[in-house]
Amino acid sequence: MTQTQHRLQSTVPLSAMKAGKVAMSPGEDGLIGIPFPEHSSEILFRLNAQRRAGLLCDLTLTSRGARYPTHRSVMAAVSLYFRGLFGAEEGAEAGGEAGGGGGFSVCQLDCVAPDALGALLEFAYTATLTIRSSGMRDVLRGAQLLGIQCVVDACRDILGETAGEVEWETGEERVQAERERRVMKKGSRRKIDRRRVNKVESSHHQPLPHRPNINTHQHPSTPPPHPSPVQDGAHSHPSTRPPSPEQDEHPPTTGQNGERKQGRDAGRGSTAVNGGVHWPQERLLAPHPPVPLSDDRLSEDEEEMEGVGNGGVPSFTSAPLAEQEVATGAGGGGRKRKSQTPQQCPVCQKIIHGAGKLPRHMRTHTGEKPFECSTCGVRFTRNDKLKIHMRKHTGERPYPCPHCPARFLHSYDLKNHLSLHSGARPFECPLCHKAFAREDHLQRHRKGLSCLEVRTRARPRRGPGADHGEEGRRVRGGGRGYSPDQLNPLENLPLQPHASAFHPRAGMVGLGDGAEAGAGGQMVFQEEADGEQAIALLGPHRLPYPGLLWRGLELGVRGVEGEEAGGGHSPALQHARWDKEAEEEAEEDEEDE
DNA sequence: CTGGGGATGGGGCCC
DNA sequence: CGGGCCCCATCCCCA
Repeated sequence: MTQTQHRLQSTVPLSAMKAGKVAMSPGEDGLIGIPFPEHSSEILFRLNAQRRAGLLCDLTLTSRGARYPTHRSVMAAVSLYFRGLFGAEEGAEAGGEAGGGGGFSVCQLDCVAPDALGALLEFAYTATLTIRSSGMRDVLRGAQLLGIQCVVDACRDILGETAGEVEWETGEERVQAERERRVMKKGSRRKIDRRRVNKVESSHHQPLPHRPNINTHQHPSTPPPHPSPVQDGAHSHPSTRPPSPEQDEHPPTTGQNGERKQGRDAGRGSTAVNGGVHWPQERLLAPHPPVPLSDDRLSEDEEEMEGVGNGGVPSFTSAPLAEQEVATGAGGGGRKRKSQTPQQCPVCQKIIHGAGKLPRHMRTHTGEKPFECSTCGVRFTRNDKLKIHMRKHTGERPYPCPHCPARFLHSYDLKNHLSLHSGARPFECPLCHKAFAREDHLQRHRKGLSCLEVRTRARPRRGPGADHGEEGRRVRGGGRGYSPDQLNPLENLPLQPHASAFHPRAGMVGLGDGAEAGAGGQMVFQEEADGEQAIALLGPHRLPYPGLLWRGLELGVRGVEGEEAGGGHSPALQHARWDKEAEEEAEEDEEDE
């Protein structure tokens, strides 16, 4: 979706973007939401940077000597405890001097182990909870005290505890080890994920698109002689009062991973650096960055980890989606396999089909390129791409043209090449009727300016239901494409050139997709004069921009909803796809109207 | 502007 | 169930 968004951004005027709306249609109907998936993460990232630099910190948390400067607003956003403490929640009263007021304050939280507190803080700012197995309990406890439900849930899941069976008596190394082992089981993970999926889907929080420094670096803990005495709300808050500040001080936790969505649902669905809660296993034992972007050599295992942890994603969404489809028998008859593994990307929300494909997809967000060419050093995100790349070095060109000596690296290159031999140009511009051998060239043609000139030559169109090349016709065809049945020129064109001009249906009625002019086919391109008039009415919209915009929006919609697997690939299917898009747009427009 | 090659990302099938 | 492999769609770049 990032791609889609980029496209969208690039096609939508900045002013419109800023205004939060795009001139899709004349009135306010054109309001659309333009997502900025990375916004939330960027904000969080910067807040974290400020925290690390001690900038704008108006709250310092202390725990047994360790000090953690932070921001009230962030803490209030992530913790029920602080929310109530600072009076940031309705009905809640500001507690003590730490209250919503203003000023810098210190909150002593000796009841939360320093490392756990650090991990929770890290979580608050990075949406990633990184902890050692041995520190799980401390974190769980801290999360409970501070009212960070998503972390509580996650820790419980990992520890295999239910809400009621939290054991505060630690020391049961054996038991814990056993639990930790259990945690490693897929089942356990899946269980967690399953719950999260729904959250993810329900809450449209944008997970972190990039990896915000999830290092496990220890927080600046400068042990002051005496922890800032602060009789703040921390201790006055009844509900979150610590059971016993005596928690053993495991050196365990080092925070990190988890993603955050708001409140309760927050962390859950989000989990991830890119979305997922990191449930590292062995990795937890090592206090180094869990999934550094720079970690080039990603072993398969690591990759797996990434998928599960970093993305945690995989399981998150996969379960639910899969269950849905499987349960309902939906998912389409012959594609059981496919229905088993749809997973939602925590970053772009896109549904990724195919077993084990999410980790691969996640690398498109992280930029990781684990596969390096041993010959030239070029790196790739996928090993199959590396494999193809290697053909360059080996000289292998496995796809020979049967008609000429040409050989190709890619099967699709051969395919394209073959069309040259055959002379086939199955992709025809619905507007100017120029034919192309390649679909992408037609698309480029359609999107570009190359087809700008209005074809003054009246062309009989084919059958009525067929309508392709929406924007082409819409834009330049302008009025020519209007059909009296579909649009009332008097009402739509003059008064709302926008809507009519770019209405997906506008100008498409009666346009065929290759079908010959059939009975009932309408002459869309009317008289020159009429055409001119219509175009004049369209005014500025004759420019290519609207067409681009529409395309961008279309892409955007598709991107959001997820690409339809196996969309039409043949020219016919492509046309059908355009038709479908146009119809959908038309429906939407109708609804708006 | 078009043709062509290459790169990238997603989905399906098979192991 | 995940990974490998393949195919496809799309985009970018260059001539």
